[in-house]
Amino acid sequence: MAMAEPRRVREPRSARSGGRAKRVTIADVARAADASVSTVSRVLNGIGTVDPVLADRVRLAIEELGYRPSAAAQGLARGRSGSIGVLVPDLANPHFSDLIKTFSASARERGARVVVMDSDEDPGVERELAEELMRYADGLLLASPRMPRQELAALVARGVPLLVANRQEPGLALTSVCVDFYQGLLALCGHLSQLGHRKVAYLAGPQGSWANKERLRALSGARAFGLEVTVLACGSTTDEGYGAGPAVVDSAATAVVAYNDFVALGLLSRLTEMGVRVPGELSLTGFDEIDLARYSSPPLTTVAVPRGGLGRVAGDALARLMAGDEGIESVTLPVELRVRGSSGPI
Amino acid sequence: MAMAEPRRVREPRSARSGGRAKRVTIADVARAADASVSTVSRVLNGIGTVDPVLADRVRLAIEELGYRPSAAAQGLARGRSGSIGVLVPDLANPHFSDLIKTFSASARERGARVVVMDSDEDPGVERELAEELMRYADGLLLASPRMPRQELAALVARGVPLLVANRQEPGLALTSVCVDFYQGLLALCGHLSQLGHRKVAYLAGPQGSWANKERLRALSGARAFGLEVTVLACGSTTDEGYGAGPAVVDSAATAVVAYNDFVALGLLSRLTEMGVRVPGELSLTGFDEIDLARYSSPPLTTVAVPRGGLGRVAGDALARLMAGDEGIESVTLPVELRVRGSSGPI
DNA sequence: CGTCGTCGAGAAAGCGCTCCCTCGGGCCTT
DNA sequence: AAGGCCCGAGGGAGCGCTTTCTCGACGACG
Repeated sequence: MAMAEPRRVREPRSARSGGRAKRVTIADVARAADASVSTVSRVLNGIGTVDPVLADRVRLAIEELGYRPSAAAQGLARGRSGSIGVLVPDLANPHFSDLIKTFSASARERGARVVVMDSDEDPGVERELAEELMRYADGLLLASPRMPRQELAALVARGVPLLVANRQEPGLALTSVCVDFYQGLLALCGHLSQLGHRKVAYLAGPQGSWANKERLRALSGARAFGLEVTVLACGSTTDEGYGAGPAVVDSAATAVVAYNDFVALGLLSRLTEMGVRVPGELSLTGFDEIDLARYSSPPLTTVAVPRGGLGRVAGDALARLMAGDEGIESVTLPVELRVRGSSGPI
Repeated sequence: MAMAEPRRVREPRSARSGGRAKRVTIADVARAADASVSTVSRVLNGIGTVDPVLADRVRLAIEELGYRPSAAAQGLARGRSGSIGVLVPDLANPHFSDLIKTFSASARERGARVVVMDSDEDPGVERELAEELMRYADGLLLASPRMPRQELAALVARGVPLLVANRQEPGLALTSVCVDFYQGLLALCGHLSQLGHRKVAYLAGPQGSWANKERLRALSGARAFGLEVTVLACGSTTDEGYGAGPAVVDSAATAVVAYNDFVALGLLSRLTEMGVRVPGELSLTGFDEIDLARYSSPPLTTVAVPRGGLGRVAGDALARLMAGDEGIESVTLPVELRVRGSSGPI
């Protein structure tokens, strides 16, 4: 019969999809170097022993063809993607961009890449984004997750190596890396108390944030210093700090503990406008020590947190988790009080 | 013969690798739903028509098994990863974290994820990182790349959809999205000139940065305003601005144009320390309008750049590029002068 | 001189998914 | 009533790589 042609009729994809430059594959390299695919793979991964001459031929072919292995194919064959997912509440917040910066540097040293997602401060989408990240990554870093405990638990149950930054959830068997907000705020309170302050206003941070909870916990511990604390709802931005000016003045406090440096700087600006002298009439403290804290007038008393440190420690911890190291302990990083001009005696 | 056993002896991977929870695959779902793999795939992707009853059974099975498609396998089969690579010089710089934030939001709307890399202000590694990103991504955004023109060209030649932010390279057939630094600085110069300033000092930004080049270009154009400009090497950080204080005073200029707001704020702090009144003795301007610019004393005259806008426009442009839309035009985004208290009449 | 061990290299089986193609059955047309 | 269509569903060939496993050649050893 004349129709003894093979059953497979469709053209290969490269020909179909309209002449785009077709991908150079490992097979192309093998052909060019007159070697087998396996050999090319071995050269690529430095595995086993390959005759130096052959290896050089392969490397040459790779160079000439401009070959780059497909990440997807490698991922599929190896069973891991070589990527790590990071979920943050707000990429624009320097606290988190610092974290990502050092974390991804650390990941890079281990040969991994970082896929970033931003929940936009919406705890409702965190779960979904985290699950999505799991599809792409071999491990996950959740930075300051605000999601309910139960959802965190569900994520842990997925079996993907998971590390949490700045949140603790006792009884959940999750490894965490945290900044010691509690001790930091305690130090701040001690400092203010020593200066003679008794009535203190606290400009609270975001609802549901562990960082804020820890500060509040320290504040109630601060009764020991003889401080009387008024909590004022505020937030985490400069604008919110600026807006809190009048409320602060009304509170009749002699010192203000702001949620963070942004809030403090915003408030400082408002106070200056209002003609309230700092620290003459009112002492002011921040938290997190952003770069600009030293450069305000007066310079801001604040608490320095290990900025790069968090990312690096997180990188190490997650790497060990991913290596199957089960018993990783949670870490709490120490902070440091920075006394500057914005706080003074009563 | 007794040895008529099949040739394949090795156990499946799941059994080998020590009892880790083995991945749920599409085949498992198909089995559970008593459907074919193709059908599950169709339900998953909403392609073609599937009997509603069957589809529900499939969805149920997916739910019960907690199935999530493997990104690697999808990527390999589809020929695209669904990820977009972004390379920035410094993740900790709010300019870039803002960009990434809006860009990734835009990517997410299109169903794509973002893989981020940070060159740490080292132009030498940009090329390598960009090539690495290409393995993982279907498209690339290079933010303010400092790499030599030639390397940029090589990257373009790779054939991966490429978008550049804040850099132009005439003749290179690359699409770019830029902020109009030139007009911004011109506006600043006009403003200062109008206030009666003649001697102006410019605190220059990073070497090789296009943003800095554009500012310098505007500065030489500013001769038209009758300005005499002294260029002082500086940088892009608050610290560097602070350090430039003495040099600025020595320059005998009556106005200082800082590379950006950080530099300006650092300088402002130093000037305050030195007892130089702003704007009484010296006018000061920044660039980029960071949040804190409004809150310094005096508030900073600066130029507002479209922060989120850049990311969004870049997202759109890259999406079109990736869709095969060849003739995408480069875009230059307008800026806005913000006159505040730090600049005044001579 | 024969045999075992070693080492380098190739063949091929997946990895989990997409998507083209084929097939079967119900419905409409003539 | 017979043929043609259309539509829903399954089969199976890749996608590009890793990783056994197998094989051939060669040197060493008894």
